[in-house]
Amino acid sequence: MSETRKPFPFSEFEPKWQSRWESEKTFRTPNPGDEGFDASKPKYYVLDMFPYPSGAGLHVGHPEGYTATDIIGRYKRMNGFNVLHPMGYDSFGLPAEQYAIKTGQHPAVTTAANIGNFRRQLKSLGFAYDWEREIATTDPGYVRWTQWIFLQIYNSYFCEETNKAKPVSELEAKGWSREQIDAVRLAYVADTPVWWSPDLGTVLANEEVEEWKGKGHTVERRPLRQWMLRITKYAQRLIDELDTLDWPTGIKLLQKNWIGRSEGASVKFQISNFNSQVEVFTTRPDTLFGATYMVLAPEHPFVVEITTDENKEAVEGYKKACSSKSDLDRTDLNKDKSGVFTGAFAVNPVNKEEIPIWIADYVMMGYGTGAIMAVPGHDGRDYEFATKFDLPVVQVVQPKDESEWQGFTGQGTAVNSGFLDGLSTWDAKTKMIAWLMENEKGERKIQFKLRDWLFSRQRYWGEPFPITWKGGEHFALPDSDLPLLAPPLEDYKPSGSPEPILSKAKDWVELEDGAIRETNTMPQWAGSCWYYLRYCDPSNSERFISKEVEDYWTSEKPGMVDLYVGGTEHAVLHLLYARFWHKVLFDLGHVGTPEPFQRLVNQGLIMGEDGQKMSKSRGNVVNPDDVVSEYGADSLRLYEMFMGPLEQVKPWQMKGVEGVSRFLARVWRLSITDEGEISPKIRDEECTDKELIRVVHETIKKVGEDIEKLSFNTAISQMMICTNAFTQTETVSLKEFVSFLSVLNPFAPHLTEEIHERLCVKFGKEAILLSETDWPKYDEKALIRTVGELVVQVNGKLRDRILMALDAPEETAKELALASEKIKEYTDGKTIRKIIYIPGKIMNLVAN
RNA sequence: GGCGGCUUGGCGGAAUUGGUAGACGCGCUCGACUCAAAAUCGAGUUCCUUGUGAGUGUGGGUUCGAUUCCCACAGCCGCUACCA
Repeated sequence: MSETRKPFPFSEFEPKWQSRWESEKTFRTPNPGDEGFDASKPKYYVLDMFPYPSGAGLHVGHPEGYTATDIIGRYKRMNGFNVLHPMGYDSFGLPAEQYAIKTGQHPAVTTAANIGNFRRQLKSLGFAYDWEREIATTDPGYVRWTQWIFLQIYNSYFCEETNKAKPVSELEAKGWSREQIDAVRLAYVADTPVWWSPDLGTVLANEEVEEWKGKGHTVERRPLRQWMLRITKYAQRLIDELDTLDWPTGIKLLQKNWIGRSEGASVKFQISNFNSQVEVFTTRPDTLFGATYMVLAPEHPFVVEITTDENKEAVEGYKKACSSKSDLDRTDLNKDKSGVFTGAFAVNPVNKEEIPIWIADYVMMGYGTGAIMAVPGHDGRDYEFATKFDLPVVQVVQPKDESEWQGFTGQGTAVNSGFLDGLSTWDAKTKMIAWLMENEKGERKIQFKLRDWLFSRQRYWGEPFPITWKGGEHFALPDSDLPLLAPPLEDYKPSGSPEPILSKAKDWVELEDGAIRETNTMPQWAGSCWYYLRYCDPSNSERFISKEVEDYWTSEKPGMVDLYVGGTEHAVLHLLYARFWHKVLFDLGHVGTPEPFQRLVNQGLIMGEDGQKMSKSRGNVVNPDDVVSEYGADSLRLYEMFMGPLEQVKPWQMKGVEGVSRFLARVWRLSITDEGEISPKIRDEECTDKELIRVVHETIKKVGEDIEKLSFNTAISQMMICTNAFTQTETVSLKEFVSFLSVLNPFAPHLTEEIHERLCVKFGKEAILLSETDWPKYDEKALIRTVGELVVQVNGKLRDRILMALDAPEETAKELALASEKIKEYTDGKTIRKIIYIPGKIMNLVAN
């Protein structure tokens, strides 16, 4: 028990090959102009989502995607591509800072230690990364360009005519004032209600709130001055250009829904006895005749103004209740509608009827105009509300069938709607919008759910903004001052006030000329928005990526990266933010493609052995280090690919690792004896076994095709079939065996390299026709089967298999089938009505 | 509530321009080797009432033939959530 005997000596040869690849720079990827660059080779850029280097190290989910891309990368390399397959670290982030708060240790120290551990683990898996291109988002040389790109965004505005970002210098030239320009910058400062977490000491993006609340942190709503990025200007392009990408439809849909485009109309309602109008957005202008009341969000600016004295107390009370409610889980409050009457009325523009104005928390200030026209006859929420508060419900749409109209939200025919009566929903919408425009009561409008991106944080471990303030105005730092690094702090504890932590460093903040530095920092997303660009040219100190290099690694397709593999958790945020930055850089002429990632594949989650999500608390976490030391890196790689389809959620099974390990051991024993000699079974002679040759060629073909399809599990099963065939024959010819090794190489690179090297020593390099760096070719002729089984069915049920020439004409096949005893049993006394014959596959006799 | 995905042996999964359901692996059973065990090798392994039987979540449909196509339903998972 003390010494476990390894089925093959992976612990000897795996480190050996890893250090050889490293010292020989086997997987170095040359750029144009570099030594060894070959312009005739096509390029292939395959990218992993780089990890956040947490203290816990790699988990088994990481190698799933990384092995997949490694196989593709190695395969493309064997097929003559110049492959870019890099790795790095998304190393800014809150956990390093939380750790610093606890221990006082500078986040840079823990981050460096964690990166060291990740690097060691990644190397132990034998990935063919070009380690000279390794980057971390916290490197000063990287931060510099993250800040530079921010300044590009800061110095741009969105030109509505061209639908593109342009430098604000163009506006300066046109004589725009400083104030006017600041109002259109793609990066701007705004006082907005944000989610502030006192114990984390930072604001959080909407989309981060749930995550941190789940971890027990408190979050409250408060207005703060923040940096925002004007991503909403790109909403339409971010939707439209999805169509040009090879992404899973589910992810495209997720992004589309997130951006949330709705078509409809804005409608202006006059407020009775006031000289102001309230604008609402509706997707159903055809139901305007059914609008029997109006609802404002409690935070709507008009609420105070229009509330009558007798309703003031109730309205104030309700508003107060709502603001504290925002801290609670609102979903719990969804069930019951609540609201209060303001005492004011609005005039429905189409029928001049006075309708009451209510406030209710089912209307959100953040979407549309923060006000709605309520059509309780044809909207579920409005109906619920109207029923509760006894408001009038009017039918304005007649469903096509006889179904109940109350709460009917579908398309139908307009009724009780004046000039719309009799029109279909679609026509009624068009006509109503025309009417609204004619009467200046509204217009066609497209509304997006997407908000501008809250880009600032109050934490320490992020990129500082390259911005200074003087006299209430912000200024960009000159490029020559970049990178601007955060000063070291004694104490990282949040102060409890929303003042950014960097403001503690007075010497750093206060500049000689009376200017002060911006003390906010960028969110973690900043670094991951452009890392795929930096990999191309990681040590360039002149530019974030040189034009020539960018040009080389860019494709003719809209997306720059050929294949991007990572988890679905980034389906919306990272992928949307990166697309946005890329488009800005594209508009400004810094990159040549409109999209960053052409083909996207999401690997499925690996669950624990118990079928539950892996987590420390459940105790079902599998550590890749343990698997490597017990079964070897090749086994881990192969198992992760053999578990099932890459994109599927699947449970870990340690027995399965043993299974693939046994397979690799069989390959080893096939060629190497217990004494470490080349097995006498491997012969340097022509193979005469046609069937064996067929299996080998079938394997070359299928594995290649399966790799292209990312269908690694079936590729592995084919290689197992091939190995089983080798095992069952007396001798294995060297040529066939080496072909097989080449095909297995991208999956199990250590084992195959080791066997290959030993074969070279024994037989001499000349004896081995195929080089290990070439993907073998298969012979179509060797794949053809001439004789095989024809399946014969009677009335669609399998009754016999008959060995015959697979290209036999129907007459011959029919004779053979009818001569079969088994078939006779089923056709006796019956008439054969029809024969379906598909040569080589099936014959179906229809008889009764 | 909305959107998306999934459902095949004891388990992971294979097979779709409709054509042998269960490839490959795990597990299990039996055998060989061994003093014995492990490892390894070989044979078997959808189920049952063993039949001209049933069978890919359930019910229906199209077809000579359906895991694959169509309709309805159920269950599970993920995301999103009063989006007007």
